[in-house]
Amino acid sequence: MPEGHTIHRLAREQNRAFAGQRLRASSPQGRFVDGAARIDGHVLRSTDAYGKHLFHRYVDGPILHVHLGLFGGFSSGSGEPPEPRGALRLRLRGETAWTDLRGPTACELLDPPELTALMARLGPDPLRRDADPASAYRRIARSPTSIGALLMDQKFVAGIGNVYRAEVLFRHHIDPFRAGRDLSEANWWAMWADLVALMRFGVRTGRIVTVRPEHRPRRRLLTRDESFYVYRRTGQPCRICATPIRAAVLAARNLFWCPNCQPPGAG
DNA sequence: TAAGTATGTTAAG
DNA sequence: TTAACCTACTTAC
Repeated sequence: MPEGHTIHRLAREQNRAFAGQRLRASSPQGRFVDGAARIDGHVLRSTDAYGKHLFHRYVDGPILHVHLGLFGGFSSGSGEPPEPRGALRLRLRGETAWTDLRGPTACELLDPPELTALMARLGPDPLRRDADPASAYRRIARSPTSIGALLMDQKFVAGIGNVYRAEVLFRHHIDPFRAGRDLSEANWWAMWADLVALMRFGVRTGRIVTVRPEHRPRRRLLTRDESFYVYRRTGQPCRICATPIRAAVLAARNLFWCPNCQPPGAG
């Protein structure tokens, strides 16, 4: 269930659990045997995240790059790990903790030039302090492509996925089909600041919640539906105006929006 | 039990 | 534009 907040949260957890420790690495599934062997016995210096990409930097060792894709995920614990079962791509064991990686799109070793090249094709990440949102706006302001597609393009902004795309556009009353070049600079800066806040909340809690307190139950534990304004709410009434939420495919993914709250037009 | 769906990306056509 | 990757959860029967 990975958008950028998930990856940043993992980087923090794994830093806490493993940094400074000599790790044992294995690939019970067999698809990453050579890579695991090159990690095995090395000390993990640090982990970090950029957009949806996770990196492990090993002392006098390689850089591990993981991208979870749509299906990938980590499970973890302490003490004795469970007997490996099924397609277990990578198992890491530290002094007390262990973590298992399954189903990633990418699990590979990079050298520093390859890491530089990968980062060079990512736009600013709202979860990183070194992000430069002005550079993203310069590119958006030149593009005839819809803002709903641009937000999904990691070259423009890194770390946003299908939930944050739909929800941030709703929160700012922006029609997803409006061209990037028709998005005002004020809209962009407001949306960026909102993404920073929403995604930081996601890192802190491990969940995406975009519905403001006045539009949701007071309960602390929300259902998925209660957490969102439009995502996966096709046909249900908009929380603001009761218009049925619409869905369409944009940038190869299901897009959700309220046609009344997000009308066509400049802004 | 099977079918459908998914918070993602790349490469082939 | 489409298929492929590949796991887990939800829904239908």
